[in-house]
Amino acid sequence: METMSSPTRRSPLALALLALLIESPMHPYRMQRLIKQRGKADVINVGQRASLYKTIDRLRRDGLVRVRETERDAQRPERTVYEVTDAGRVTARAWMRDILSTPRSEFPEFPVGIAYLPLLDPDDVVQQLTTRTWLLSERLSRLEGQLREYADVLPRLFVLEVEYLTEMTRTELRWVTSLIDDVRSDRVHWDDQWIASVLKEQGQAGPTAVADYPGAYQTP
Amino acid sequence: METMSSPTRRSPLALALLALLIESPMHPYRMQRLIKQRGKADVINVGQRASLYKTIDRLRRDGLVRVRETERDAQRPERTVYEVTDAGRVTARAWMRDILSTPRSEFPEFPVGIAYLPLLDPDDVVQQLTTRTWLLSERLSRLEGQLREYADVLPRLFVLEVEYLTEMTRTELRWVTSLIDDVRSDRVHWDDQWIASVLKEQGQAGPTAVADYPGAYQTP
DNA sequence: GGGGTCATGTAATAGGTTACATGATTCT
DNA sequence: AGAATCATGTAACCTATTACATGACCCC
Repeated sequence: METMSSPTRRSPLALALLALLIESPMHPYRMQRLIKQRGKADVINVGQRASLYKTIDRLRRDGLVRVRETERDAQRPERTVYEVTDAGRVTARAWMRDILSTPRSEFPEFPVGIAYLPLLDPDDVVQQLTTRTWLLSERLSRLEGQLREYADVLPRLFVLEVEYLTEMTRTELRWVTSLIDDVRSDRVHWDDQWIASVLKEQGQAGPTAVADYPGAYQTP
Repeated sequence: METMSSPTRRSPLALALLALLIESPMHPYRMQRLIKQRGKADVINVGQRASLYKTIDRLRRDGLVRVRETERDAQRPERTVYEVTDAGRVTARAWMRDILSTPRSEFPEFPVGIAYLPLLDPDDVVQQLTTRTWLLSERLSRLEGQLREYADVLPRLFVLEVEYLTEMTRTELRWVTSLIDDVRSDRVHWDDQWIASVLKEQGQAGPTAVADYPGAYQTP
């Protein structure tokens, strides 16, 4: 059994790499390709290879994987084949349990944008959100396409995360669409004057008073 | 106008801080409190203050905010009051436009967990996901509570991000529940033997062959 | 009057991203 | 033959997280 030093910090990529190595030993570049080929690149940050090497090195440092051999395949750059250790197997499964069981806040950007809408004029907001609906629709078609494409070839088990993304994207699209509608029709509205008036109410503030709340802004 | 050096990398926190300073000059600790008081802490990573100071310093370095004064309020530790610059206002609005208009992949952990389910036995998966449904339900109640609580006090505009989170959480809960059901009833299933057999099909692999796809794993 | 927590921040360390590098192979 | 892309990785820089500090006030 290897030195299992400090509990390795986990990340989507780290888990994916362990999972691949549990399947079979391989070299980093191959992991990258497999992730892409299998359509998991939507879900795993494997774009910049630097992270890939960084992450593997971390895993190695902490004894979750180890070098198996170093190949020199003719003209190709030298490449290092890794394999998972026992500690690695244990850790991967522990991570899985925690990830599946415990939702954590991961602070994506969009909700923050929503929280500070008044930084822009309503018209501007409508415009930007409309663009978003296009892009969301595109993504949705792509995901649905993937699902259809694989439906015949693969057990559903291997496409579950695409299903999940599809559902979530659909919900976001619906919500954004309805927000656009609300802003357009003035059911949600704001302007400089109104914001100024909200700001003036500062003074009689209790803990839940509008004053200490609203995130009121000067629209420049 | 200030030196607007390299385009500052943005983050939820950075945007929030700019937004607060646009509202009025203040010192870092106050920003933290305001974010919490206003219930935006679900959406903005303001837990460890180190990030807060780091982020402000970055903004200052890039000329988006500047020091206004340094107060020494009796016994309290010294504190620095910041204010936004013109460049900061412009940047905040540019960020907003981009955030609202362009969905990006941000690689949360859960989908990765879903992608590698076979690392655990089906029973185990059901157990973990069931725990998740409890926690999601709790979160949902909390969010709905927040919405009800503020409904009388605040314009809807100031609670939109809570609405959004509510919808997304609801969808996730629904999806997870249905997945649990599918695994329980064996509509989605796997075991060591089946996985081994999938692994053996390697060989006749085309680009879409099961072999080069499935993410097949050895369950230890 | 001792234990929390409010108030305010710094230092040290781990992690992630961007930019650079290089030879072979395949496409037009 | 030049352009793109595959294949493989390193170095430098930026960011984020964890741990440490410290004095006043407030509650029981």
